[in-house]
Amino acid sequence: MTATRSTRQRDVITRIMQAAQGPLAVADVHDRARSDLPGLGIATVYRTLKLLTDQGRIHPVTLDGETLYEASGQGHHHHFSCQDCGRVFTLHTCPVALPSGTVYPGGFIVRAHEVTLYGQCPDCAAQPG
Amino acid sequence: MTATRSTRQRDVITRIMQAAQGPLAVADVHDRARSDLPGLGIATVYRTLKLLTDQGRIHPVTLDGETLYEASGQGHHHHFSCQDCGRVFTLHTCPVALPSGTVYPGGFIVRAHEVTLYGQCPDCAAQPG
DNA sequence: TTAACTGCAAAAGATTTGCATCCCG
DNA sequence: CGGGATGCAAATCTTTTGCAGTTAA
Repeated sequence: MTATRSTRQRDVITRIMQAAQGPLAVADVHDRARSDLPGLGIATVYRTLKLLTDQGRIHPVTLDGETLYEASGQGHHHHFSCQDCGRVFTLHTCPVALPSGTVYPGGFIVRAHEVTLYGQCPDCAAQPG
Repeated sequence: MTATRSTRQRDVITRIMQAAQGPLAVADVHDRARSDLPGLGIATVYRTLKLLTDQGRIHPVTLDGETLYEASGQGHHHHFSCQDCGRVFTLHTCPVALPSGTVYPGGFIVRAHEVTLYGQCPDCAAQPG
């Protein structure tokens, strides 16, 4: 069996993912990680995000064509994408009630669902103009 | 002002988009169009899809990291992605009730929403095994 | 006729991979 | 020590762009 090592790079990236308030792009993770590890290569970020994904510790979210990553195990939730500032927030309330196994009109058996809301975040709504 | 011509390539691609039962990937459009136009270049497909998008006749949908395109003007609808066969279907009933302007918990002002359901389509559910 | 359109190939951007070196255990 | 991990650069893949030939109007 293949061993998996603990390294400074992995520790830093893992901590960043756990501390994030919403999903992050690969470039965001790279930028944040370089505060601690200036020489960190982008390839290591990709490899580590893939590793964490395979381990189920994080998972990808695709939004407007961009692939973002967020920590797993935060329970059922969805996202809000601000059309003004572009940031993505995690929503803790779910606007749909579709238990796994629900049969949708047309005979579609629902196992999971994803919802993304678009609009203006509180910060942008508070901005004048 | 810049004129826009009608060409055999554009006609074929436009017809394909209008006839599609759900969103299509660029490669799908290219494959289908080559039945009529064997020499069609992929660049023309990209250019035509962008043109149609700018004209508002189609629009992109991102699913599992893939960019798909579908005809516009079909009214409010969502998608169902089959976890078995990978096809994407258009749903004509909406599982959420969020009128534009709704203020979501946390102060998020909702302008639009997108829902994707995942599970098994009727065809795959009917398969033995 | 002639400016827009097309196909091809080169270019650009994002992600993956080969390899020599590094370092965790 | 020894094999997994890393950084760099080369390789892939997807999408865009430059160009010379083609074609709609």
